[in-house]
Amino acid sequence: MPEIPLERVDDNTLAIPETWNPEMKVPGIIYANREIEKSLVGDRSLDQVVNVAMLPGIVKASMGMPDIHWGYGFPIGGVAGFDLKEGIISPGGVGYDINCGVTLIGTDLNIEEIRPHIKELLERIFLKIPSGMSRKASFKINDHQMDEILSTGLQWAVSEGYATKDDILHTEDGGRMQKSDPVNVSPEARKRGLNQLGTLGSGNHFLEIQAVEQIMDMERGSSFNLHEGKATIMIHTGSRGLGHQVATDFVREIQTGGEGVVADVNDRQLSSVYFQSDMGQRYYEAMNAAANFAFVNRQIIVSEIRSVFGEVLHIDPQEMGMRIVYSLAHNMARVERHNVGKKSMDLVVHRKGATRAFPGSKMENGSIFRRYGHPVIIPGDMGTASYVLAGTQENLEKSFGSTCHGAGRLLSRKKSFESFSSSEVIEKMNRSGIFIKAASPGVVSEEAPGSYKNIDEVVATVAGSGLSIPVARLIPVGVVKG
DNA sequence: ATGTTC
Repeated sequence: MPEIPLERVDDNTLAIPETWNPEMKVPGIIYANREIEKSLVGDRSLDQVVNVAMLPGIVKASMGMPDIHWGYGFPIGGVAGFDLKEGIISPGGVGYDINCGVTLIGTDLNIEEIRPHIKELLERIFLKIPSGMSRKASFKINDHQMDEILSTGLQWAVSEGYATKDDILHTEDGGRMQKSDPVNVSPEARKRGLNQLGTLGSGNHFLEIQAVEQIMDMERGSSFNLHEGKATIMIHTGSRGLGHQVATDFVREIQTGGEGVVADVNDRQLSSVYFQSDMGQRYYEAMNAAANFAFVNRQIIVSEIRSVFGEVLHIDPQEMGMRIVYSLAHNMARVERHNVGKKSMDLVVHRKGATRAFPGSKMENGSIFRRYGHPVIIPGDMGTASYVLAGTQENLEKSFGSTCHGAGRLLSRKKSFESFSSSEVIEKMNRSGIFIKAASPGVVSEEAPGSYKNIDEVVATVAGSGLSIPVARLIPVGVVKG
């Protein structure tokens, strides 16, 4: 099998020509500078970019962001838009962790005020916010509450006192996907979610206390309420067992076949279903319901963080200036209108391990982000840095207003586990002034900074290609890992 | 990512 050709288009862009395979309906475009390109040669995620380019209704290109790596069916770090009328929706194009995403909380606290309390903060957070596989929440919701959460997302959180109106304004889609229907979420999926609200999960999920190390764009930085030397808190988690079960249910149903199912795809894991079919709509409504659950999950953690910081630092939470900078999803399929060539089209845009990064022009009237677009939160590895970016006009034309979602794995979990000793990783982090509280030594090895691509190169690529504008670099000070 | 192999 000959190697997939990667043609360099410019310093930050590679292309897999449509002519490479007669079944490709569009080319593959991968955003990568020469440094990132080294991690791509021979990588299986390139085959996945090609496979996605063959799916019905795909327009423009099958795209990969610089943090691309192999995933279930679609690559992680992938973006693909399908014609609303003639195209598909695919659980593999969203990911098993529906609405996996990030919330960044800004504060008025100087990082130096926090440092003396960092260990106590991590201990308290670890106690109050369950983390790790199968850890249960301290409270359990009932079936009626579950219906409300799945239908209304953060609206439920506001009515219960877990969120403010300001939180909703700073959350993507207002923390509520409208086209959601709990009826399409299986009893099994609901059951798994009943005691998981306010839990972090495991793997790459984390909670970090960070310092704003550098502001690269002063205007955008201050409009996002980010200032050098201040503390931020970043939360990375998703829809937990509930979303996982929704994905499992629909992957299974689609693979069983039936009306609307796309047959003859190159990879069984690419199983997809026409968006307009009954099954396609049921998945869409269940996915949105799981997304609402994830918005609430992250919000409950925000609410816990407010109280933990107040208790440990003995400061009234009101006086810490704790406000959500932005909360967003990086595993979602959404209906959006975009230009494709000279046409304006309604698309089902799949972003799997990719972040929506709309510029001000794409924010609806009345949005508080009309000037610069919304903050784009990019978590890096736990020993290096995370970023806040902003969208551009150019990315609307290039990538449906999308950018990367993180550093992207370089080594598999297994390989990392075998390569890094947890005690060495922890020592090295401590020497750089980063404290860590982890549910297990295993997760420390698997998440070792050396397992990831260089976040600075990933961001340099999305900046250089015009997909986003770097606004702030955040460095970790305290890390909680599930 | 995940009651980490239905």
